[in-house]
Amino acid sequence: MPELPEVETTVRGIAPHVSGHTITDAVVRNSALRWPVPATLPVILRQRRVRAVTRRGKYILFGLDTGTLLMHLGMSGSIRMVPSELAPGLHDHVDILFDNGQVLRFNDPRRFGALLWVEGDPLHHELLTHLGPEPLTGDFNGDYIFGVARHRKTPVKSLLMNSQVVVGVGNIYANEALFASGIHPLRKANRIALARYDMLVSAVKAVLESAIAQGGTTLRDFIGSDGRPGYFRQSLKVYGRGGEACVRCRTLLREVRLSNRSTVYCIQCQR
DNA sequence: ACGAAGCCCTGCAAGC
DNA sequence: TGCTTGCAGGGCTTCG
Repeated sequence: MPELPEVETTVRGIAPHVSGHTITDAVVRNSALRWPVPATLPVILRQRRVRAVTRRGKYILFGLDTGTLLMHLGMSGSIRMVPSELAPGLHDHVDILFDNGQVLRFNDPRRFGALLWVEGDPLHHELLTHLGPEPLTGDFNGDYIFGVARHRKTPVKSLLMNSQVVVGVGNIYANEALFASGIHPLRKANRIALARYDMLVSAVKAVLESAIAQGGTTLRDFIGSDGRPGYFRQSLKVYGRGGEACVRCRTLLREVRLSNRSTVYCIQCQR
């Protein structure tokens, strides 16, 4: 399940292998992703040069000279560079072939991912234009989210996971950041003071930066491996630990469902 | 306008 | 052992 740190790590791992290179062809084996992959994709991409690979939220943007290939990994998607002679396996839905003999291979068992072609400024695309600030920039700060929360009665965890409020905070890191800042995930967003939002923002940044730093250590494995970072589990304090003891106070962690998402917290440490 | 629920999908784990 | 069932989750979409 790629969260933002994994998307960021993926972009950093892929970019050096495709930036400046020209696409020779594309192969779409299964176009039934979240939205249909354009049938004309090979025609669109052929002989186009990749200018840069960037990220907006969890969307990956391959900037070409004629437009942008917009990619989302959904829940189970991954991309990696493979040699062109490596036979595709199960769920290898799309290949993008490059002039250096390398292939960018898109794999996605659950097919929640997406691959779209966008002409013009990609940031004005319908999928991107309503996105909130990046969590690791100064635009995401206590004042900002406090302002957004002023008239919102939604649980703070829902606010945090709303991509129109801030992008890239998935379920795992929302749980972890709320625990780190001592805020109850079900607390109404408009019932939290500015100072506590300052702490929450710091916690979100810290947990994401830590994960990116750890994900970075697996960078070299991106070529030829499944690129799956092993960073989590040991560093998670609440996610996946419902019913177990709180690492701070040993109270048993409570687990509830919020908007169909697993929500774990300590009733002692989080208010 | 906001908030909550539904839905897409496959793999895995638990239960019978 | 082999089946069935339930759960996991990003985020767009629909409903209230």
